[in-house]
Amino acid sequence: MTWSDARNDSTPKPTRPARLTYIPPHLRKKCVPVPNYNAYSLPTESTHLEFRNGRGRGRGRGRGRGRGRLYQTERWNQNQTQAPFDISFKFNELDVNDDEANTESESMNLEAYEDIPVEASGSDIPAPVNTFAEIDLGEGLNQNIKRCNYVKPTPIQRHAIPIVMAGRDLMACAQTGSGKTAAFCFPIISGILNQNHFTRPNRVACPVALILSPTRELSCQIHDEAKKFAYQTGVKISVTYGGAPISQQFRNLERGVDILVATPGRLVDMIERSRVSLRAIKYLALDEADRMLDMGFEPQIRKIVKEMDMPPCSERQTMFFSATFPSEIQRLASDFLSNYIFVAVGRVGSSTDLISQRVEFVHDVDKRNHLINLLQGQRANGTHSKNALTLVFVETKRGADALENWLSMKGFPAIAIHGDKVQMERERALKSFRSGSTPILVATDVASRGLDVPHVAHVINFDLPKDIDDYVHRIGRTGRAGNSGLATAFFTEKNLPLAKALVELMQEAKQEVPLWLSDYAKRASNVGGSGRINRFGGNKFGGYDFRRDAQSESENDYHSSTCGNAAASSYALSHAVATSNDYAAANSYANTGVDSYTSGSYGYGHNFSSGGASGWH
DNA sequence: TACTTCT
Repeated sequence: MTWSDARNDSTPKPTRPARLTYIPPHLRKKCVPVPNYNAYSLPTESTHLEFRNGRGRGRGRGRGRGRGRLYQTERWNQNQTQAPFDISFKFNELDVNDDEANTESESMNLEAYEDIPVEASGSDIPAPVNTFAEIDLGEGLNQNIKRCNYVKPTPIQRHAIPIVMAGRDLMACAQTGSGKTAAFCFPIISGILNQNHFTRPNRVACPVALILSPTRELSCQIHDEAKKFAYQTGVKISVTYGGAPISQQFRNLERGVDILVATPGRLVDMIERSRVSLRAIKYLALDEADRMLDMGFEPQIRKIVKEMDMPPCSERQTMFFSATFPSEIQRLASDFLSNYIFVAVGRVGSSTDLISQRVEFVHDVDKRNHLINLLQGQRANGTHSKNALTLVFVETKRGADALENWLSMKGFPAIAIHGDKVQMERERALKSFRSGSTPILVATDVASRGLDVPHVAHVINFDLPKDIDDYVHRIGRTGRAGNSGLATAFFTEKNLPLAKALVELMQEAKQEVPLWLSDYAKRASNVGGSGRINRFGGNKFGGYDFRRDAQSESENDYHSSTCGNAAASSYALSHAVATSNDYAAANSYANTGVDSYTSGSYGYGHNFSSGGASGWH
């Protein structure tokens, strides 16, 4: 059942004015695209379920077969997010209509769910659920789930929610837009409701849950979404981030906060001013967790988690979510987790199958003209309007401003977003882009992760990122919720180090790779460089370079390799030298009692170079 | 090196 179906079906029915009660402002006017997860059509190819919940090596389903056969796609109904809709309208409609929606959907889409590759590793993994009803989330939350039109849990929700409800720590790889936010919000809200963990208004805010994200805009987005989920439950959610007046945020916090969404800098500030204490934290969730633990953020995260007053691992639940999870970051992450379960969900939602990836060789001096040509072509096609937004990524903040000016000069309405703009300008830019009044957004990586902007038809990598993970996140801004998308990259001589990883990624996504790019990729690997030199360049992973050589180039299964890494990360990574087989041994040791990732040959090469980056997690 | 992230 699609959004438009729901709407049509309900029209002949009497509406219930009694239910048209107060709708809070945040639910009134917003055009929130809520993917109807119920609307999967059957995947285009036969697929298999990779989830293994067995207790011994031999018991998992699908073990040892289907490696590399991980190209499944769920295609969401194209109608579901075509038209922005008013969520308050939907809330009321669904009050009338949801029973019917429920029945119909369940019979329709079970098969599609079974087809999504999911892998989990860890000990005593709670079984996934097929419906929200199977989990006792509580009445208030159930109501909101219906109101949001989440008829059926997405794969990441199916797996993550029972895990978190069971009190376990979690590291989850699932693409943004696949219901990741809900996957950590539902169990948190439910836990607060069930265990009566409510906090009281206090001069020092003592939230029970902390959700951290790497950018202010993403924190706002999570906050908005969490508020929908907690609507009328009494669970109080607040957000704090830099660049906005702190006094207003103080006042919000003083009213009491159960769940605090924050960016790290402002949170530290709040804690140091004794306006926030983490002593009551029961839940810690990191969104875009790999970003949060890389060089720029890791010290702050470490400070927040280890050096403030947050309870230790054993007294809280910790959840890490991201679409990409390079293994060395997994190793770092394991520092903050205890006995965690690793879950990787294949191509949920915005699959890169739905994103046509193009790479064009362009000389630096020609980039601007090339861009203008592309945009002119788009304009001629009519794919240049409110419903076909173009997101242009550049390397630097100055470059973003320069390109914004250039485009405006050339008659293309563009606006830039980057970290040198004041917060008001940033928000204005995003809003203007979202609404379509400025259909071209020129952005730095501030906009590369997590942001859910409907109708982004084209992502242009004017400057390619250094890291393939960033590429994955950037192109993931299009092709969302079953819509197709286009991603064009301008490749210059400078991007040579990215060639190999880019080719691998494109091949995985069944994209046509230009011959010249394959040649570049081969050259790069012959030089001994390849994408991963760049990935682990600098001092980030200097001491562990040996692992790049302990890989089999033949392995193509990103899932199992990533999971293998996850399982091995806390145990095996300190080995001085290890071959694939050593990891295999360490892995099965680490996973005693758990179905492990067999086969003895892990794709460490792919995983370390681009496996975690593949974006299918 | 640039990009995020507090005044």
